[in-house]
Amino acid sequence: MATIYDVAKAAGVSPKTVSRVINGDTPVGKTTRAKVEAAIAAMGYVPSLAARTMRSNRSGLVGLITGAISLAPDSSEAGGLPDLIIVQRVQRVLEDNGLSLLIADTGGKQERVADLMRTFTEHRVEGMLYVGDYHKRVTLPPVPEGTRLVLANCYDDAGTPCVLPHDRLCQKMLVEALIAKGHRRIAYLSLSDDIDATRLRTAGYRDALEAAGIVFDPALVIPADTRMNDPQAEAQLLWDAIERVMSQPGRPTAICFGNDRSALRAYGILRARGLQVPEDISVAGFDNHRLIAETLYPQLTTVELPYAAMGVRAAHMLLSLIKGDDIPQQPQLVSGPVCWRDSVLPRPASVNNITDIASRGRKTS
Amino acid sequence: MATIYDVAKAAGVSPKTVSRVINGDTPVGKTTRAKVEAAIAAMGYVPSLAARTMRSNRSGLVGLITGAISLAPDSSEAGGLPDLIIVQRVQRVLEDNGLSLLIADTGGKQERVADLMRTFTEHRVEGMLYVGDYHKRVTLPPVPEGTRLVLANCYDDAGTPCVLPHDRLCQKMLVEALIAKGHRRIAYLSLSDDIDATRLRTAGYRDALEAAGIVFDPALVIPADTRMNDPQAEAQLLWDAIERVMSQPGRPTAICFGNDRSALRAYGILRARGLQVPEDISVAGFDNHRLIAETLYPQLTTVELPYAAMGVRAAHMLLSLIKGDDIPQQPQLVSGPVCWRDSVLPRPASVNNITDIASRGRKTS
DNA sequence: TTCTGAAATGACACCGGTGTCATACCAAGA
DNA sequence: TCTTGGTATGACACCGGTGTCATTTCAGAA
Repeated sequence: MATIYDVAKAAGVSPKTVSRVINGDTPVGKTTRAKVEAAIAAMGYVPSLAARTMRSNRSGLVGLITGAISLAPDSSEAGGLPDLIIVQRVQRVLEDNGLSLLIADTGGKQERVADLMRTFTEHRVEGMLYVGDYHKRVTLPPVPEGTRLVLANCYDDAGTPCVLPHDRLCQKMLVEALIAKGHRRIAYLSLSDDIDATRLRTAGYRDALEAAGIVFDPALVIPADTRMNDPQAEAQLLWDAIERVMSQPGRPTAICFGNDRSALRAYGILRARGLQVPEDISVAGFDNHRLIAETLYPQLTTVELPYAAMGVRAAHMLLSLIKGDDIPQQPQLVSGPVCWRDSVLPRPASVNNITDIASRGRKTS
Repeated sequence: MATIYDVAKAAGVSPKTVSRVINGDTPVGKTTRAKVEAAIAAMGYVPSLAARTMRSNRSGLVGLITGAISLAPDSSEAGGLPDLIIVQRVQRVLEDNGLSLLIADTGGKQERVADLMRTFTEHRVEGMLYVGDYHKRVTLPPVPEGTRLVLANCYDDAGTPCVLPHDRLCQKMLVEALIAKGHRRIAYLSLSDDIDATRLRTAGYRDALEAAGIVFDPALVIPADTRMNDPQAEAQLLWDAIERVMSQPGRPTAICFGNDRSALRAYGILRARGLQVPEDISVAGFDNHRLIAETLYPQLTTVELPYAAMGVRAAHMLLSLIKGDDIPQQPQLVSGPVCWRDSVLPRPASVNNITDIASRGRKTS
């Protein structure tokens, strides 16, 4: 591979002048420039970033660690695929800023993070990103002094800068949208209750009820998803939850699910129970996983988990750190829009009144 | 950041000796080794790969280009998510071999490939991979002499080494499995007929029929998917295709779809037509997109598009090229297993006989 | 004790760029 | 014609490792 010396010799100038032509930092005479550019083109010269890195201490690299790509190590299924949208966005933002992205994967083994970070350090990355497979707390190994690190879709106790989905607001907006369509008995079959997102989203669900003056009924909220990685058992759990919630007095007119996948499952279950979506029961998901939401029949109303926006935000935060700018210390919360499709039917006011009277003996205007 | 000179000074040895301790290439006295290792640990020294690269001409980097991550540039949907499984596998294999993976994304713009390759060259990558978003022919810009390149999920006219899914064999195995369960009238609602995969899979479908002595009926094969990116229109197309195929005399007992997504759609459409899966009609997908296949109710029988295996194979081919070994010139075809689930019901022989008689006036033993 | 040769270590140049400073060049003003 | 001062270019060291070769050390044999 040609070097700057080869080019210099071919153009009859000094290596430094070639360097100047390439970088454009100092003016170069136009005849000289033409000669050099001709030589570069003729030889197909491409400068070596390794050499440049040594002098300038800027590698042009950013490292990203994720377990998202391979949650299920030995299956063909990439577990948390939507999280990859974060990776995609990060890559694009960095590229626009002249940085290349190194990607590493924990393979689900948290203990490998330290090794991966070391490799990144060997490459003298200018910054690192850590992407969580879902909204959660993480504990990262201690990083060398001066390492610039941003967390996406996760947070830690050390106060590392991070970007998180605004689960609470997203769920609130979704439930508000249902209420605006006339629904007042809204069930919430949430994710497993040991994850942060569930706590936050349940709070958002209650926020929306409260804002509308609807009394919270704990019987309508049931965790109905686990990370048990057994489709059969998961389906059973969901079946039971739907059973419970639909057999109550004052049964709901709409059900929110913890994610689009649960909603997909619910379509089959509800149908098996003889209930049509949305005529007999309205359904809403969470994530806006378009592969599911747009493909389902009827198409699924849901709220977008703002992975794309989180990726962009995280990348920009890291760029700021690299530039030496200050960045906010608080977690950055990002929310996505409600995606209105066909799985929710408006409820005429009269029906609601009847339901309200029946269930709580109270009349709403 | 500490350098090898700092370590050498702290340990009272020469930099070269520190280098030897790190690389273990030449024996080092054990007291010396202990002193050096203590110094390294104390200072948190991490060698710079940039410097090493200059001498050894080995960057430890491999570049991967994909358009898969961002087929739909301005939406939150990552279009070809399954392809990311290839990326994941490549990353893992390379990491096991001490290489780091640089990832770049065309953002769907083919003309950016040349730039991305240039960036990789600047980083002096030891090899490059190009991952197609689906099985197709590509035309890549000319690469510099000596560039090691492997294509995954795509091929070119220049005979660049490549790994491809064995669409024909996969479809054949799937249809064979259906036939083994007693089905003889099997419809095939394929992908758009302008893509390679459709031609190959249709051939595989015919292979299976032929092997079983079943006469091919062109009326049963209809392209029913386009890349029009309009869920409404796509659903309509699929609806019409199902309509056509199900209203024929001698209507099929099973339908194969071009991918799991179409099958997911079909569940809703078939239900809307009053047909139960699998009691009234058996359904099979293609891809083994587990998010869909395992979540659907009933779970979807499908065949696995071997993305994971392709990633592994492609990575190993590149490693061979880097080591200087010869690799096969022919495209490497990889197939995946049939994934048997609940959407296909065995047909008792008698029913088939009747169907055969009715549709073709011929009796099968 | 002296010699011998392998093992351990060091000196030094080099990889391919860039930062710093010196120098050559050239047009305008005295 | 001789300064003057800005512009264009070059010389050289340096970034942080490693390859090459020379030198030192020391155990075991003569």
